[in-house]
Amino acid sequence: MADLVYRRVSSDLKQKIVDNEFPNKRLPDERTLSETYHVSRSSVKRALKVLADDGIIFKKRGSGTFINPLYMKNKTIFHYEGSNLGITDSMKSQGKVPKIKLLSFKVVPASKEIQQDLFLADGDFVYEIQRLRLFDDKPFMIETGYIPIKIAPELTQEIVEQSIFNYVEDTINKSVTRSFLSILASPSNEQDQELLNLKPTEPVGVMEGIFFLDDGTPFEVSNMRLHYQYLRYNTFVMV
Amino acid sequence: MADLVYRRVSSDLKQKIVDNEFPNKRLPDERTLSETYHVSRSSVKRALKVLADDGIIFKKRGSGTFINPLYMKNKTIFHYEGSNLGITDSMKSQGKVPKIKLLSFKVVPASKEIQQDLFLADGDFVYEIQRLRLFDDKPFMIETGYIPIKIAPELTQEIVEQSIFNYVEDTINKSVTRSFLSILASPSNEQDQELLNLKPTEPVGVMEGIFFLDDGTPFEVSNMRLHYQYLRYNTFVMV
DNA sequence: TTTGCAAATTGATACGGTCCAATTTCTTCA
DNA sequence: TGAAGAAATTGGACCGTATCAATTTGCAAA
Repeated sequence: MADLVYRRVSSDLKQKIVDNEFPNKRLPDERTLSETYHVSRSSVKRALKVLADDGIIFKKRGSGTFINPLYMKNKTIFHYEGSNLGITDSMKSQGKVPKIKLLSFKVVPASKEIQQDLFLADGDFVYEIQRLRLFDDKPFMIETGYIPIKIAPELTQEIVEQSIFNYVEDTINKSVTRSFLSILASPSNEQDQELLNLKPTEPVGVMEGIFFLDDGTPFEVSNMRLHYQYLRYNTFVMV
Repeated sequence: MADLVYRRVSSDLKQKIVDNEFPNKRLPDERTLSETYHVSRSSVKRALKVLADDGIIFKKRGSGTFINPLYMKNKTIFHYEGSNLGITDSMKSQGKVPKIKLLSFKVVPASKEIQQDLFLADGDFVYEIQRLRLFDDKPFMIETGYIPIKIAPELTQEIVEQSIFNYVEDTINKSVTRSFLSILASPSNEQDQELLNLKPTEPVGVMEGIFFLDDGTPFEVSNMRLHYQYLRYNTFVMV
């Protein structure tokens, strides 16, 4: 990680920011940073861009580079989940116990819509995997996923009862690094109410997503219906 | 816009991609592009990074640069709203008629929570602005916003009945370029049901956000409750 | 003291080069 | 024919430089 110059600089600067070594909320100018770190100014720019993209700093041409006051005020919100792809890992990191209950697992022909999403042809088959996810024994999400059989021909019930992403990374040696997500709210249906312990007036949050391997291959299309109290999608938006 | 070299290259490449001038889903290598466009390789890299960040292409070291198959398949979903900050403008661009009905407009002391969000001190005052937004005469959103009076001391009822962001950009000459958003689902309350024409079983989508001026000053904290059929938040996530 | 312009500061854009690492393609040899 | 290794291809990282544009600062004139 830190064997890259610009990463070394950006993580060091981030640490200094956290340690409040710039009390006037202003970073040294790029040319000075270039000298003190003994790196080129291009690398400094690249390092600063990382921090700027994270919303930690912002730059004003002609004026200087400044620390986003909110970052110091409330660092916790900057740990946003916008970049968590897998569910299993993001829960484990919070010290919770994730469980999966397999609701159904079968192979079906890909529908027209799934063909388009997963870049498949007529007659291609996909796994249809419906799982209930729990979290300290409380059910919070019904997940229906479709995966082309030709990408993961070896998928078994045992694998599907655990993390599919981890299986792909460990076994096929490809990783899931991108996804396209849609987030919306929806009234709960009977299945939601039964499996997620919801009253009829209580809704679900829906996340629809297509997940890609790092080589760009669409890997899975997934529909996730979450207990409304367990979905909070945080994101930092810049124009 | 196009007077910047890297922007010229990236928008030209994007056009060529849309026009299907790379039928094998592969772009020329960086060195070749550098020659054909008569620009440096650094500029080509920068142009390609723009497209890669947009999810249009992806690069494989040692192999080449390729077009995301999904981009061609379904270009519409790539018009994601993830980067639209203001409501007024993003609706206008869709040819809809946006309207605002002012529900209440007053000055109140900032609560502890708002003090923290907006970086205020004890005793500071904020505007509390509650508005109903309509869209071709159909109400779709109840918005409650808090703005420090010291940032916009001249705010009047007339302004608040239109776009606040546009007022700020035109008058104070600062622009709102960043926001931190949380998106979640919630059962509808009585006010929601009445104003948005919802049944008790129908939920709202909630967007909570803090908006910042381009100098990093927190400008507004806003709570938006949307008719569930009108909230769909699309986003492209990379690790 | 205030106003207005010149100079210094500072980030943005762009160029071109070197070396490296992952991947593919070609060649050689068993 | 097929496997191993060499060579070419291709994107990644980094450096140093030149020029430009937005902003701030300082100084001089009113």
